[in-house]
Amino acid sequence: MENERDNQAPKKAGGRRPGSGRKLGTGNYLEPTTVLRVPVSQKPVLIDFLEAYAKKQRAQSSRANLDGIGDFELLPKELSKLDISLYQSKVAAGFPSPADDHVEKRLDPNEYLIDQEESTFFVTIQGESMLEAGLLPGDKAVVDKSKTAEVGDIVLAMVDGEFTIKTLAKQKDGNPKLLPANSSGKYTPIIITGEMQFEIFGVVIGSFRRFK
Amino acid sequence: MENERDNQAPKKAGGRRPGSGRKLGTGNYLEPTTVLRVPVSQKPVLIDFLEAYAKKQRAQSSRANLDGIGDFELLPKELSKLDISLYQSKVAAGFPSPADDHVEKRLDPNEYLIDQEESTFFVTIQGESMLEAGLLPGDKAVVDKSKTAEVGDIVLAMVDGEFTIKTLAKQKDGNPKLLPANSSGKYTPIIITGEMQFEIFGVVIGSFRRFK
DNA sequence: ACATTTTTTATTGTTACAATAATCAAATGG
DNA sequence: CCATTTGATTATTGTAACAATAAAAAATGT
Repeated sequence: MENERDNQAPKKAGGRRPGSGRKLGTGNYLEPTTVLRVPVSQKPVLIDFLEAYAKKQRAQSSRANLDGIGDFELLPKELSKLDISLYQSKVAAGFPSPADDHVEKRLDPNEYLIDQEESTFFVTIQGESMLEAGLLPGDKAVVDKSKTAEVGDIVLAMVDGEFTIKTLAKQKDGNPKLLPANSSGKYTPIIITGEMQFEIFGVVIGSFRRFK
Repeated sequence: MENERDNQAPKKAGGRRPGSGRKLGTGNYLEPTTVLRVPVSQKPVLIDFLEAYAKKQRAQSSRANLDGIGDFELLPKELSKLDISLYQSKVAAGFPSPADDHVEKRLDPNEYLIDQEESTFFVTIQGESMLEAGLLPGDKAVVDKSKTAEVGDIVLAMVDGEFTIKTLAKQKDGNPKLLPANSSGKYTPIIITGEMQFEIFGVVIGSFRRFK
């Protein structure tokens, strides 16, 4: 029973195969991994981060064997604008996603801001009279002309041929009154009398702005 | 003779003790944990993040909630398109004519507010610390994480595990500083030191809100 | 009554494991 | 002989399991 080779068995490809098998560093991160205990609520956050990290690593490795010239680098416009790179390394750089108790929802600004497209228009805020209502010069006010204005609403009104955005209020005599939202005293309430031309064009249901 | 303890062997405290044992949620994060496999190079980074998170959780459990950040909101897969008229409120029409005469241009809030969809998300403003920058509680801040933060920008940052929206400034020593926009004195600047965990998540490029 | 010991249960870092994926060698088939 | 298939082998990876520790209350001792 020294040699069984000649014994015609359905020959399997037996024996060990040195050098075979999956190669080191062929995982998702191109580096070894370890396990870490994390709070369950943070798991999705961390997974998101790790995905971004993995993507970055893989992108870098594929770029590595391309030859050619490197990036051009310009001097920063302002030297030492801010030295935050040091801190960034302390924590996950470029954390893209929502974190901790912050629930993730999806939001479309257009849907959020506009109820009825056909009756809505925008107006650019000019003065500072509604500053304390959070309307700064340059802000775009969302005006819906189909909505009925109630006391307390911010409205776009025309008074004697002039457009204005103010808070609608009522006088004792029942006539309307337009209140600024600015306690500096620079703006005074507009008291509407019977002789004045007055029309409410719409209700300001929202606003938006760009900072940068 | 009711006492027979004298010639007994050293007694053990036997028997079961219902209700005993460590209480749930008494761990580092005050919540259950799980394990996650991570690349070894990122382990210290993640541990740092988790430490900050744990610190925040423990702090929150004791003290009440000061101003912070509300939910994160992502953009929908597909943003809606709109084309709505924009008027200038300064146009002083001498006539109570329909405002349609003063059309300036057509505007889509989504296009106006968002530069790069894939790097943008929304955050709900919580406190009044940025009141004077026109950010009221409940407002949605538009955050673009692909933009580079510069001094003077309003940024979404994380400081020791806590999110905050503040104006980015610089200390004399070059370290960053986060300034509130509220002169009431209720909010103080956040001075970043080397020991603090600090990261800028993105630049607030805009905001929007609903009034009604 | 108070301090100490014992028992119980949760936490937590690490190891183990099983399923999967990647890779090469041998076998197979033209 | 070369391309393809099959099988063996090894790394990866998510999860389960474990042991040591920590925390909390009951039981006991003084």
